[in-house]
Amino acid sequence: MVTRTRFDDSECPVARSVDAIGDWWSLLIVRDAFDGSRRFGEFQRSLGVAKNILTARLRTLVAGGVLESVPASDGSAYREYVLTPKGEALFPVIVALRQWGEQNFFAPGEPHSELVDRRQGNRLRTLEVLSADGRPLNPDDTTVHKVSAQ
Amino acid sequence: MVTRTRFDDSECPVARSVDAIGDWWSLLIVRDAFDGSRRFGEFQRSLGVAKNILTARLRTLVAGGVLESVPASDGSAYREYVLTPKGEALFPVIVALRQWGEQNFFAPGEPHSELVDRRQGNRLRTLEVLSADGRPLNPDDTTVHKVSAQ
DNA sequence: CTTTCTTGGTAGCATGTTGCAACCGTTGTG
DNA sequence: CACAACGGTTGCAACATGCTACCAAGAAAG
Repeated sequence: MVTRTRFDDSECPVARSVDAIGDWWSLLIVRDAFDGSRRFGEFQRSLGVAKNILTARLRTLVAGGVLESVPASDGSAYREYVLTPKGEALFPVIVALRQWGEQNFFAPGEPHSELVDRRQGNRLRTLEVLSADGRPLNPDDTTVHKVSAQ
Repeated sequence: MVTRTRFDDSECPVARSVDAIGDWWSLLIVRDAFDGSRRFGEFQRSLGVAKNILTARLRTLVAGGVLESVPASDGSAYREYVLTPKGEALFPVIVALRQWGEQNFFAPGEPHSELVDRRQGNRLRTLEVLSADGRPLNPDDTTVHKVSAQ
């Protein structure tokens, strides 16, 4: 078989995450979910994705525990897709991607969407990787350990 | 044409980021780069990816300004791939994905690799999304604004 | 210097995945 | 009841992925 390579049994957490959400559409679906989209049609219009692809992605995300299919909140017979706690935990990932995009793919003054603190309308603080005692860490300040079975 | 949909002209920074690194291999290549891999063969052995795919991905990452091709550091005639500043700026993204994976895809006690503070060997602090004045923010505490051209 | 091994690819093929358009049953609306 | 909107499914063509074989340049051994 020539199936896509899977990383779901890797011992690296990054690999398992990528396996779950590392395709072109999944992260954007999750982004839209954070932004309030719930219905199939909302995702479809917002993303411009083909319906069969969206169907497949939603199914994978539900199977992976990122989204959950629940009865529609407006009382209609349709269903909605909402983030599970596991899906909500992707918030820092989305914010990190957003900040990286803002800082590297937009000319100064170029229009873009922006995530703001709802209470005050301010931009968010830039994410920082911190040590256990709160020092900011650069990539060079870190190293990868193997944690064996206990 | 039935080419892959591109997001590089989206006004959403998340979409542009996904366009640059949102495929199955790119993020893992970047992860390995953070972990010290520099040579074609290192990436290939570490990832188990087909060489033609790796060639294509490295080329895209170099074209996208995430990696840079430089003369080998050991004086040989080969070349190496190192992170640019733009690539290094992906550090919070990788850390966020790693923490999400650790917390959601591993049973307690299951072996996994772990990123630690080099100086003290401790685990890192969990990434937090903060408001401008330092309050921790949940997804519901934020909203998306449009910033028009200035 | 010549043989051999390593490195870093390319080429071709089979299969999988994506995008598109057409279609369709169910649900909501006038 | 008629008609539109919703949420898909199906079939097809094009593209991407994975695999294997191959290959040229560089390094290493003798």
